[in-house]
Amino acid sequence: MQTLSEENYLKAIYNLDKQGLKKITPTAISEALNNNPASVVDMLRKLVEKKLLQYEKSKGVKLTEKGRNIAILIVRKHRLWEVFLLEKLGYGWEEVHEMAEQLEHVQHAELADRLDKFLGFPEYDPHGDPIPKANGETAVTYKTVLAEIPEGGSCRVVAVKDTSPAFLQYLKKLDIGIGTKITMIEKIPFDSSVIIKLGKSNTTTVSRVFAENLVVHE
Amino acid sequence: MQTLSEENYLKAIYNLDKQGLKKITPTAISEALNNNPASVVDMLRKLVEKKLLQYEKSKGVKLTEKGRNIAILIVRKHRLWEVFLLEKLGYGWEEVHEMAEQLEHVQHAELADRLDKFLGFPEYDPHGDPIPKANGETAVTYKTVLAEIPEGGSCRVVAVKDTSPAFLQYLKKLDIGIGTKITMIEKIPFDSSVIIKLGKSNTTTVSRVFAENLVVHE
DNA sequence: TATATTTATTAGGCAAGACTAATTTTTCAC
DNA sequence: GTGAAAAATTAGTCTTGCCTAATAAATATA
Repeated sequence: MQTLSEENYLKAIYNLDKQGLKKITPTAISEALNNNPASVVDMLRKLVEKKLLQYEKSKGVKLTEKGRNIAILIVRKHRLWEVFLLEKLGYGWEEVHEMAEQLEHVQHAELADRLDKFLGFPEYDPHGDPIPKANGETAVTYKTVLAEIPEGGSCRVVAVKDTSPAFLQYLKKLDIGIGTKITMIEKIPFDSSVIIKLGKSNTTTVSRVFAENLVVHE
Repeated sequence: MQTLSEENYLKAIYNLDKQGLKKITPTAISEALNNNPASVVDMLRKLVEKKLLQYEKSKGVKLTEKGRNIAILIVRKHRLWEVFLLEKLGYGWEEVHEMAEQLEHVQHAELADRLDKFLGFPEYDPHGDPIPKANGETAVTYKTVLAEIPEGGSCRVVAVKDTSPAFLQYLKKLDIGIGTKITMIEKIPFDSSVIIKLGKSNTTTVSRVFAENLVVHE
């Protein structure tokens, strides 16, 4: 069992690793957690003792199998709760993150799996980040944006980049939500506007700015 | 804002008060929280400073308006989360409590109200305890048991007392769940068995033990 | 290579929240 | 009303997780 603080360290280290940082240093961790490097050194010692990570000054920090599994579970819970808050409780994109930071620490053996099932096994969270599966596998991060879909290609909305009310309202008006299928009909060279088809309904034209703020997949 | 520990004290004090304890003492609180009276005295000092409660040795502990509101919100969240875990995630009666102990501390202004709405404004939690409303009103605790319903009377299942798999399985077999309407047809004097009607379907006979373990309302 | 700068680590402290071991107050029984 | 028991309080510690300041080590730069 880990404390809340330990869990936050493991998650931060996991995320730094996922971000492709080749060497994870105390300073990098302290920046991620917004605390003091001296505190990080303390905690690293503790986590090494608990066999949740390894630390060599030359190689930086590496999570052990055990440490990584815990981190993955936290990330899994975080993203599942985000989906829950957005889809079931109707929260907005920006509000879900801080609540998920709290919910991710709720402990119970089956919690993640039951939540996953209840939500219909979603693949991405509302920010377009992939939700790790029960076995720990994490899908490739698709951060493809509508603007990148070739003419004739189709995709599904997985998230938005811009979360301003203006954009979200516009999406609502166009009846675009998470999961909406979009087919790229034509790209206008002049201003990079794109003509798209939503599901089986009519085609619409949206601007380049719009097309770059819609995260899609497939 | 309160710490997790402060919230647990407020909740414990609120519950002791609801249980009808006329004078709430440090010892009573320490028993409820399973900790040391000395720790309680420390914390009471802190909570008095924060104006969340008053403490006079002669009168015991009293929550202030502010303290009570916080306590009620925690209880509200606790019971709503219990309903969520049971109804949406399919957890069993006994499993939900400890998870709700964690979930009740998740903070966000609208959380309780959104959850309440999502769950359809339930009145009772799976243990038959009333869920405080958004305005802080708490329904009367109905702990009426099926056996107490007079002949001809009808009621709805709000909870079970016995949570053994055997009982729960039997309930399933009879197709009785939370919300099931039951009409009392007849009480057999010989062994206190009761003949009941479930919704609009046939009548069934259940034992006295059964009838004393089903918490109902109305 | 020697120096300057950045990074890591150690040492010493602090606040929260708990504990144990006195000590003081209250309460109860006689 | 007095002594015994129970309850409340105080004093002093401990652990966790953080902090600052000082020192040591590594890296970068002239």
